[in-house]
Amino acid sequence: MPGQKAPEDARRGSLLQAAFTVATRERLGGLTTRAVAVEAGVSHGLVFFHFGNREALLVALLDWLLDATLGPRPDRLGPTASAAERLYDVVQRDLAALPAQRARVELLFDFWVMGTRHDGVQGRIRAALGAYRDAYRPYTEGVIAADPSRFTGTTPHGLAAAVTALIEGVALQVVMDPAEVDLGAVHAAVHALV
Amino acid sequence: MPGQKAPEDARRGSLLQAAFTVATRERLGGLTTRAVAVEAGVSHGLVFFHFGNREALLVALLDWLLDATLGPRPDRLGPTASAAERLYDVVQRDLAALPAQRARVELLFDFWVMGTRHDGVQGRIRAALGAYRDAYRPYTEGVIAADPSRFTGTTPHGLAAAVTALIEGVALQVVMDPAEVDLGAVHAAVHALV
DNA sequence: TCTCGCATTGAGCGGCGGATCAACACACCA
DNA sequence: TGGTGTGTTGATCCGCCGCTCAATGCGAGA
Repeated sequence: MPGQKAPEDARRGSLLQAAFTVATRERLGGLTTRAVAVEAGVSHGLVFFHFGNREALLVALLDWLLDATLGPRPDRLGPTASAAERLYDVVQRDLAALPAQRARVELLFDFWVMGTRHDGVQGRIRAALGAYRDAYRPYTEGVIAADPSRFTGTTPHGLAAAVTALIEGVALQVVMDPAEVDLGAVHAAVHALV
Repeated sequence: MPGQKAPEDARRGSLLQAAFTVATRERLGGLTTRAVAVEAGVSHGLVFFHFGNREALLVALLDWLLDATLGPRPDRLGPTASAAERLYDVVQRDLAALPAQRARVELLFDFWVMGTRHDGVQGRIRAALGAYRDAYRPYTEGVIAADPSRFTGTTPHGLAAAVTALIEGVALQVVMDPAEVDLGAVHAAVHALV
């Protein structure tokens, strides 16, 4: 029975929520407009009314996901702590958060793969990763400034790239084989290196 | 005109080659039995004759890919070099090889994502990653043994996990945004850390 | 109360792609 | 020469899915 309105675009939100649920269960490949509609308890024509086409739905879901996953992280340690300790603390926190975020991270990798062939998705992911990397620069600058002789030839940007690469690599391993990843061991290794 | 035989299972090989070509062009999602058949210049029914179904074709392609990509790497530096230098040398070589292997790495990530929902693929990737990580253990053992006080609490396994995570993270960045990745900067950062 | 516009429905279209299968060609052997 | 087994073909079936659209219900303003 058609006709009953939902308040403004709460529908859009509920459809996105349904899309997220379906995507975590079936992957992006299984994210069909019909499945989303069923999950939301709604006719599948409505998806096209609100998003136009499947691709736009995916992009909207990606935006939603990036906002929810890569938000800013406050600095817990004050400037009194050493630069190395502050960097280690942020890395440690990001690594520790991975298991709880597994579903989201998994979906992000799915988008990542999709992004290698899709301009809109690629642009969004590149921007988000660039921002994530840049968020590490204050810390890497501090570390390099604290021991210039050791880090001759190393730029804050390069060190930040290495650090985020490490985190993303661990995220990959967590997604693939959570039981095999020993976060404590990685923490210890990172601590020894920094 | 049906009937002309190909020598033994060279057909299987040519189909796999065609599958690889299609997959690098269209991603795994675009790897259809019909596309593979067209690429190989063959009827699409033949794909099912040789592989049974699409899934088996994918698994065969993954095996082919893992063999070709993660082969053993010989030790270039003799035991005279320091442990740290030997580890750095291997890491540097793996990182430097990434841009040239981009197509393969891209496909591997595609399988990686697929593996999160597919038992056969997941098992194969886990095994390959475990082997890759273990190949680093001789080097990490050497590094830790050379400076035990610095690495208290750090296991060879944990350090190897961190090192391979770094490499895999850089691989992700290379696939996503090759222009933005400054391998030289990452090299410098790694060198300073080790 | 009428009407207009927005949200919603569900039938339906067209295409794609996995899978099956009967027919057929060729090599090989008796 | 005829038979047999292995490759190979292409028509065909079937289900899924993106997308369109006419029809319909409902709220709100005139």
